[in-house]
Amino acid sequence: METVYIAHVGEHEGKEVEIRGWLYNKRSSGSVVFLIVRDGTGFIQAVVAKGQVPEEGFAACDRLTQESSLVVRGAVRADRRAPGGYEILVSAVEPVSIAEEYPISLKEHGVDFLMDHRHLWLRTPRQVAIMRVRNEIVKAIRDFLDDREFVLVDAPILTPSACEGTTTLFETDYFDTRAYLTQSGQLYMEAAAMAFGKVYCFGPTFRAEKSKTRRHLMEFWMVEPEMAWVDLDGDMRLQEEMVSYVVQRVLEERAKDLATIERDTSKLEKVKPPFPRISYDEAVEILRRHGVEFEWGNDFGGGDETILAEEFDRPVFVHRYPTVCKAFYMKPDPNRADVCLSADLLAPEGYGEIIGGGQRIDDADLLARRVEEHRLPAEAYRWYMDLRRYGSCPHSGFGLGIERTVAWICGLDHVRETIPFPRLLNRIYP
RNA sequence: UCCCUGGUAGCUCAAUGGUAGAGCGGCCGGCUGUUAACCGGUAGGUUGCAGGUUCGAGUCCUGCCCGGGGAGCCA
Repeated sequence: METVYIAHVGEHEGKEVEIRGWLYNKRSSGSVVFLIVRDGTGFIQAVVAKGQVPEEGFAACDRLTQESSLVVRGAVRADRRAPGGYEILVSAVEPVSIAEEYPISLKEHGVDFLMDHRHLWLRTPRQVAIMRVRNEIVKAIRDFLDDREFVLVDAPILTPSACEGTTTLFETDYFDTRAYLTQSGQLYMEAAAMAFGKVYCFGPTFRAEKSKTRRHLMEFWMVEPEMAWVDLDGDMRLQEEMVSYVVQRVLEERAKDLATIERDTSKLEKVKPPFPRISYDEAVEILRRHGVEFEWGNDFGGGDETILAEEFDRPVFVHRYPTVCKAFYMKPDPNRADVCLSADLLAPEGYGEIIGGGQRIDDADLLARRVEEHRLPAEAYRWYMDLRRYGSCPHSGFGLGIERTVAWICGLDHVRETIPFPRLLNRIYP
């Protein structure tokens, strides 16, 4: 008899199979017991009829509690009444481990309770679907970049200095000196781009900001491509192609999971290049037209981003931000020194900024001035300055936040459900 | 850090200042096609903590603790 995953039972119609999994739910009509079994790939109803299984197997069903692990064997049968299209006519039931009273019921629960039980919450159909979509997004990003001859270069997680500022870093002791958990791999990717041409890193990043919103995690994952000999326009072209590719691939490969989450996919289907591009100045005009009092030079807030995104049916680029509100390494627009060659990508439906990127300063003298202006420790950036001393060239890149992208594609109202074990303000358990 | 809001059974929630309750889950029993099954029975409480007002506080007041939503900052 073959042991199969529930996702593949349809390939064994009429045959006896073995399924190993956990009891999701149980219903009974006296001498017929319905076991709803899950195995991580899907759910299936196993029908246990008295007289058709050994007496001890039927009696075992009585002892099976929610989330007990078990093995069932039986014939696969197509049934119109079954949600997955198939059910198992059980010939044998073997409890493996009887679960204690399970805290998570099939009814509703509050956020606090679920977060405290994240290790168990992860088993529920909705969470499984979200994590499978996340997995597909990660795979799609990597396939997209690998197919275009980008080289994956891992950036360090322990770093000697801040990438963009010192207020938001987690600090740790590094023998007798200080080290910080990385907030971005970008500076290292600039070094790698000079070695390989086109590179990206993919890993966790950390921000110690005391942010408590639906868009923030203390620990989140970013993919950060960096390209030598590419300007801001080329940077944006790559971004819109990548984001479109990822969305279309999730629509193709994970339609079932999106249905489980009850995502309205009609809005995702429109996500195809080209994406609209507006300048910061145009964005400010749009905001003012909507009655927002906005001062030139400020960065946009969450509400502002939503207003801007609602003007379009797909993600929108906002480019050429004021130099004052962006990081020290952003290259000034040669035609206008007060704005820089940066671009953020705002997701539709109020999900906000999912990408921040731009063209980097390639001139050694200007970069040195900026390090000084931002009062950064020159010593710590000496290696970074070297990149402009030894064959500098125009280069650009961007960082895409995985969790915000997952939240947008899944249509979730909080990023805490987009990562297996979220680290939130004042919450590091489990 | 600031603003708003909440904390009652394992969970989700009721309870006009006047006897702390329901559904789900648990346990016991019933039912041969159930779809968060259903039906009957049953156990389960320091109402977040500490004070105060009152004849009487889950309810009103003060302080603290913890959660949720939002702002700033950001991806």
